[in-house]
Amino acid sequence: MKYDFASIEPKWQARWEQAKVYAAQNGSDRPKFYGLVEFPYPSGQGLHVGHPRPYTAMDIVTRKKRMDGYNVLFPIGFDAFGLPTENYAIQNHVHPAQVTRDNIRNFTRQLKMLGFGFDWDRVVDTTDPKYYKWTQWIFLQLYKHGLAYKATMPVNWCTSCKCVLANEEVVEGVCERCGSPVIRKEKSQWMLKITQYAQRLLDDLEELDFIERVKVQQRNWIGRSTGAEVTFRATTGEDIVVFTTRPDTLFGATYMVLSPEHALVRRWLEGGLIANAGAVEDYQRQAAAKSDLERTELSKEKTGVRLEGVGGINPVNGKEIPIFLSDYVLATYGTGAIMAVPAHDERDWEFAKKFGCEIVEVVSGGEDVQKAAFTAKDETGVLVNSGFLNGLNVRQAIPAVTAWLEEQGLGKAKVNYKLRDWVFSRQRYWGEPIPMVHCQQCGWQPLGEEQLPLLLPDVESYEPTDDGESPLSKMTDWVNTTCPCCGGAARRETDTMPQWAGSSWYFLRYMDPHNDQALASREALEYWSPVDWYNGGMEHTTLHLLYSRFWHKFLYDIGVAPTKEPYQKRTSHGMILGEGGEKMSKSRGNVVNPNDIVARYGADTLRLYIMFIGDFEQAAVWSDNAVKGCKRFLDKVWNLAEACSDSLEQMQANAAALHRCIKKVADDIEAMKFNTAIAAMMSLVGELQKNGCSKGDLKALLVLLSPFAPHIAEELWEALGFHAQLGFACQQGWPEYDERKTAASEITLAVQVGGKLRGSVSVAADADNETIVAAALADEKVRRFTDGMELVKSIVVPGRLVNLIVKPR
RNA sequence: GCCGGUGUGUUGAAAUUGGUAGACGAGGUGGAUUCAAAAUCCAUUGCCAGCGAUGGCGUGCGGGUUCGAGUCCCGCCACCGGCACCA
Repeated sequence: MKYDFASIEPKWQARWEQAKVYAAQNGSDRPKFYGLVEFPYPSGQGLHVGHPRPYTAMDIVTRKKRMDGYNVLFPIGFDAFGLPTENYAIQNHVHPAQVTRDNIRNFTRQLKMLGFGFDWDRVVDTTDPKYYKWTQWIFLQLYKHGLAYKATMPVNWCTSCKCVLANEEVVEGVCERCGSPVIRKEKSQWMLKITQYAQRLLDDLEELDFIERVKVQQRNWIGRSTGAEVTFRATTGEDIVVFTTRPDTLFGATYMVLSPEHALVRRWLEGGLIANAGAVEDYQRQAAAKSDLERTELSKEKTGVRLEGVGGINPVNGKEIPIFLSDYVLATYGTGAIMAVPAHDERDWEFAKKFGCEIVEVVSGGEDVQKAAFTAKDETGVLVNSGFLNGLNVRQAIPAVTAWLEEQGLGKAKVNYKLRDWVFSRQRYWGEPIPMVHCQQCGWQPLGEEQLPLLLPDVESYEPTDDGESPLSKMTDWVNTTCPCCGGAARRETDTMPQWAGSSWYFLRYMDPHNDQALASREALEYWSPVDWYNGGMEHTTLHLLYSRFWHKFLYDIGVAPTKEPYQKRTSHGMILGEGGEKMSKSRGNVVNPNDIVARYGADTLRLYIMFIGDFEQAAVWSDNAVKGCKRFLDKVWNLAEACSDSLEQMQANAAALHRCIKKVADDIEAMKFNTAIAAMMSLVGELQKNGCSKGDLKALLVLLSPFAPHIAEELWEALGFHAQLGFACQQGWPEYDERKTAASEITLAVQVGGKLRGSVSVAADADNETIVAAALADEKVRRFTDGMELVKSIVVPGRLVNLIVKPR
């Protein structure tokens, strides 16, 4: 019989599904293992070959865990709210809900076709009102705990999506989704106070088993820096608070800079205190018109304008210094104002050179500060021209001056973060409605929890509007409501939640997906939390991964989630690139469709190839040819089964190779080195072909192979009569690894002379060093290099080699 | 600029963490089978010299440590990714 994957695979998929072999058990007393992959966005294009890489990897890991006796939760769902669906709906005049249903159906079919061991009874769909009821519920809790607030501020606005974006969604000044330019727009938005969790998001990273690059990227994004706030006095009487990481350089502050949006500037302009008001207002306008992109591109050349008529007083020496306005100072970081120390900060130095400000050295130890700023922040710098700080090094001076500022009531130690609050409103239709109502009398009021879910109404047009209003705002019947507080007329919030809302807690819902009393039961949460192993894309590191850690910490604080952190372990896969090494895209025409590969070679071959393609963490280039190699391997396994002897005993000749392979595959799965695990199985099959193969040998091989290629393993397992029931998952344990079986009686050692390979010798495995050296010296090839020489030293590396050091006699 | 990663045959990549570089796969070449092709099987395949046994060279570049370096140390180069006027 030929290996007929086309009939084998659907057969087993149907049987597995019917018998629910991959269902996780709630209320079990077995140890649990929760393996998670990022749920897909069900796009219209269907699955592409990028999806199966992380899915197959976790499928292998969880199948192995099942064999090790764990009660495994390996769920899947759909992150289905979002712009592409909405845009497709607009173009084709179909309801987004209909588009979503169709796409989910297609995705489900494709995922099942690949034989993943998902628990299909636990599928979640973020657009299902039974699900987003709880997304809205979490929002209400955030609001009640003061972590959701509405604020008017300059926000990122995507000119093409016609929608605001979170900081995390702006990449190099353009929209991460569509690549259109992002401009600043003043808008009233719902915000989530993720900044309140900045320190904990940073600290708790320490104890997590996340790959290092994820930790580093999150740390950078949170961007903690320590320093001090210092209060300067304006000549007009107001306090100007600045943030600095170098309070030690306070004596060198020769001017100040405010961001163009700073509130004091507006006040001074209104009070007519600025002599050059026209020039200042011009500058403010110019700065506001710049997009993020321009602002960073123009970073080479500093711009600014001096405020004439107003100055600042340096509190440490009472000197009056000029104040400038410049957009190199950001309104959204620190206090939006800085003290400028051109001698010891490159940006200040550059600005000072252009605007002719004084440069005063206060830290010695560098080159001439008139030529370049000296920025070392360690003991190499010693304070000068700094009154009571003179003679201290920088490390000593920072606490000294901070203490002095605190004594004088002029400042205090301060920590700042780059992380900003999360802009949470979107002016689009296909998202969760925000359950808030605005009343003229009572202000913003939360909807009662009993009124959830607040359903997304049907609208005639989903088109986004140029005025920045959500399509929902046109639905007057829906918008007009009554105030939950006073009962008077009120209006609903018409913006919706961002794409990231539903995915911020979905892993909790999987634990108890049909619960209508709570987002999940306490028992389920306690049993399954935390996620033991979460694999996902690096592109989510400062988006979904950070947001969901934040939500989870909040849920922990209010007693819903039982653990501080949602995920114990995080790994990440590399991208699959098209042939030619470029990113797969429709326009390049290099997209590989998993459907085609399954049709031609079968799901098992696709799974195997995608794991064999290279290092799991590294990007890999697709090769149609190399897929064949994996198909050939499965053909060989199939033929082995037809040719194997009836003995259930494992053959002596294969014992060592087999047991080495058992260990190698188990270790490699744990380390995500799937490529070398497969290589080891390929080598083993070569051995079995050469030495002959018994049923016992094949039985062990099939167990090792089953997480990778479950269909063929199951088929052969049954064909050989190893069990009547189905499902490796349920009953088959991982084979015992017996180290003694890998030991050979005779071993071959490499022989080096002076570090160069010259030959090899076979000796008994337990031979002592003298015997080994004697055998090596007796070898004919070796003697050519040692005859007439004196043996100075010999090094024996057990089981590997012997190195003979010789010199002329 | 800062942070992280990578650099090995024709090619995707391995290398027990300092111990025989190139496992395993693809591709190539030669052969078997076939009317022929596909599929399959066998042999061979880092580079240079040699008919050959064999010898020399070889992990981005230059140094170093070591009996021994792809692996460790110092100094560079190239490419990829993230952050970026964050005071």
